[in-house]
Amino acid sequence: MDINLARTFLMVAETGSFIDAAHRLNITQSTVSARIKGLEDLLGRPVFERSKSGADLTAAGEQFHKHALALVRVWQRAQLEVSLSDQHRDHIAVGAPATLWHGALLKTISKLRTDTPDIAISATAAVQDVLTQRLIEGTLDLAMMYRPIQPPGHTVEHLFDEEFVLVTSARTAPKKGSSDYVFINWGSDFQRDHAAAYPELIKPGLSLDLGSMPLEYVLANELSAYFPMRVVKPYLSRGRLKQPKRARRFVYPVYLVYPEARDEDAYDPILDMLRRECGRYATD
Amino acid sequence: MDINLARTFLMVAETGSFIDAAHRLNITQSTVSARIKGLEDLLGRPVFERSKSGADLTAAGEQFHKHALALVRVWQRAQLEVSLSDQHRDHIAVGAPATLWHGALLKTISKLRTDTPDIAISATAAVQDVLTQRLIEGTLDLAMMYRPIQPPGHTVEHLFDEEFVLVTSARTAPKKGSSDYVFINWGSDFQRDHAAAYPELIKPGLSLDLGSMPLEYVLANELSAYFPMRVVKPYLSRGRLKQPKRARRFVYPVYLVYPEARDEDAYDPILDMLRRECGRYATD
DNA sequence: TCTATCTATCGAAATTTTCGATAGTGGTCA
DNA sequence: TGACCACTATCGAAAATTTCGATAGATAGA
Repeated sequence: MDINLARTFLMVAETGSFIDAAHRLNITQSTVSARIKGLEDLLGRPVFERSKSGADLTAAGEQFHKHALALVRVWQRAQLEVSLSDQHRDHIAVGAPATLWHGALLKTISKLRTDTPDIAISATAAVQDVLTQRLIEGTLDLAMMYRPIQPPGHTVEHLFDEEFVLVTSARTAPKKGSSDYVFINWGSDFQRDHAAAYPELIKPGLSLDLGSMPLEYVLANELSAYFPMRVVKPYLSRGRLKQPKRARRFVYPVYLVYPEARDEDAYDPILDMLRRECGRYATD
Repeated sequence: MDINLARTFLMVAETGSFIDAAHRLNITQSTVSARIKGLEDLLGRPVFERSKSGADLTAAGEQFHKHALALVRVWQRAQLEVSLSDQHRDHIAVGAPATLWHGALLKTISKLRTDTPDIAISATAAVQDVLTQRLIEGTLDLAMMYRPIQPPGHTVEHLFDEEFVLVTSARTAPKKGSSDYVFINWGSDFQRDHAAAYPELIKPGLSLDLGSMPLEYVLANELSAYFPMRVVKPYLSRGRLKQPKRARRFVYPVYLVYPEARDEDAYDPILDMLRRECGRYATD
């Protein structure tokens, strides 16, 4: 797959014509035709509907359009960034799902600021797949996450187990499948197990991927949703939230993920702080 | 640029050797050598340091590594999704930076659930670049964001102007440059203007990209940071936060971004709700 | 100094891409 | 209905690129 196939595709999509695309790209119409045919062979589907009036995108073509843009963009970005690759990175980037930022991780960040004021820190809340991706590509130095797919070249270290419980702010007991249930995206493991436990809720009416926002939303709207026990415990104690009887619980181990090849002087103080802070969450 | 150059690069990076990569890829060592040389010609820099013991990534090579992964992944994803392009999408994905989820947008989501219970909604809080990217690749249907780079094929519609103000929870007035200041990532425009206004704070000790978490963090830790006035107004009224004298304010227009080619029956009710809800934020 | 092991280069062969010419298709108009 | 027009598809040839096998070059270790 050559990027030029994507560029040719995009030009035909833009002009609506093989001939016009050929003019813009300084190649012949038969070259455009051959390239689009080659692309269609690779994808296994036609991307244009040809006619006397030119070429229109098929459904597959419309689907491919964004990928073609992405391919061109990734390659352009690669060329740019490689040319700037001598720049030095002097900060540490830490990431975790929004849930895990409650408590220990944020406290550790605070302590790090105090103890090592010359190291800049950037903190990111994102979903697990994004975190894994950024670890792989090197834009994240350390992550805390639920059971990760082990990124190549990284150590995965168990910290504690996180329990997800169903809670509701409604005054009457909610029924599963009713519109007061909100699915919150706690990661792919949760999504899978949740789908297995509640097959009828595979497609809830509302799903949220909003960091810490969901708790406020659930509290304000008499909804029910799954949350980590660690987070909702104070609200349960105060009666703001209730646990419905006989709801499934999900338990997921939480891990630290960091590079095998690392500057131990920089990493070890952080890792040690996190191990200590998370000690309190150890169960049984 | 052929994806096979990226694949070859990744295999050499993984094995540390042209010969081993050749074996794994079922090509000859000279083909590997030629491909890597071709890649280096395109990038304008060497990506491997060759030696008798094999090949190690250069700084440019390390930089290129994530792009190579991205290229391979985008192409794989393209092939998969094109093959599923007949599937019907029956939900709407909405995205905004965490800040903008406060208020109107979340209320609109609630109303939508009530008015159109058969349409599934997924809501995502993410930074602007991610939102733009997802609009382009079609995994987001509608976004609310500060001044976006106009994604191709999308309409950008102005809603209201958002004012960012510096607030502090500290009892004594904070000094810029001191360790009680936290930089919160409100997007690239804010980053740029903030850097221009406070050049000495280009690299703050702590920067957060944590959705709505930062307000709680600032309140709990006697820190200062920029927030939208809309969000902090209640805290200012209650005295929980103060506005330091003579701090810069930043004002950014907020826009809706949605596809030009769209099912208006599906979109227009949502757009109208949002226009009404945001009417209250109109300034002057 | 010799050997081993790796990458780089060479020339030839194989494969792919591009071109110009022309076939094929289908819509429009008299 | 036939001619004309405008577009894409295909063909065969030429050009360009890629791959291979052989071997040169570089370097570390014994």
